[in-house]
Amino acid sequence: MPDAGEDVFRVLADPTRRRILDLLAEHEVRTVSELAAEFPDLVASGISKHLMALRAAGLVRATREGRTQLYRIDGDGFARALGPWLAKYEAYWSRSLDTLRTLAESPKPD
Amino acid sequence: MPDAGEDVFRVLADPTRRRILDLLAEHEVRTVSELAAEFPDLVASGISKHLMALRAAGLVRATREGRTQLYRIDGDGFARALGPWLAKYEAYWSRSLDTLRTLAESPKPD
DNA sequence: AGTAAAGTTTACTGATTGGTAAGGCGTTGA
DNA sequence: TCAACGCCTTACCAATCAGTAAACTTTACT
Repeated sequence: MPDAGEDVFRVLADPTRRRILDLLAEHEVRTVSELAAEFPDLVASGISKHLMALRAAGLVRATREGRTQLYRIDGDGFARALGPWLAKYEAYWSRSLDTLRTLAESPKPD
Repeated sequence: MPDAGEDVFRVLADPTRRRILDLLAEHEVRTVSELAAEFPDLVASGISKHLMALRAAGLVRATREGRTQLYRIDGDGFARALGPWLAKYEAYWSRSLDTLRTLAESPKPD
């Protein structure tokens, strides 16, 4: 049974894609070049493919601005893609989410 | 070190593993045979490998009961593995989590 | 026009990995 | 002790996938 769009978890499985999401969460809006600059070991087309995957999963959306694409996190798509699954397992992670948010700095981030 | 998890998202990327989690969320405790019975197209050792992956990610834990292994969801491990990431993106999915829980099963037009 | 910049698409390749089959290990019961 | 059971491990194969390079598209600049 297909959930919303692509397989979100498969898309999230890649560290580079998660890092892209991190950058978008930090900066709200980034161009492809700006994102690509954060990955010196990767070639631009690779980033593009990752962005396509994130877009297909509904996690980000892009708007043209001249010849640049402005990427940002798609809040609605994010919730649509992850919400049902998160709701199903809410009992398992919500009970310690508060605790985790407080000590979110001490363990090494993802 | 008792690592706080393999790459959780990579583990969650597989539909079979997510289905196993679903079954454990439903039944609380299941043996390997019971789980394997839900996957007629898969061979038992395949299920075992999936369970190992879920265990390495900290999402499930197993206890021996005679010669059978009783698997269940590891609530703490679940929260440890997903909590930080969820906290980081809470703003994006929490705002519509309530709405989504109500229409969690409604079809999604493309 | 001509050219460069910003991204995307395509074709290809090496590394992961999900799957199977076979064998191993510990446990139960005859 | 021996055999069957329940599960895990290993070795291997086919499919997937992340990465690259090169060609292509669209917009901007001169």
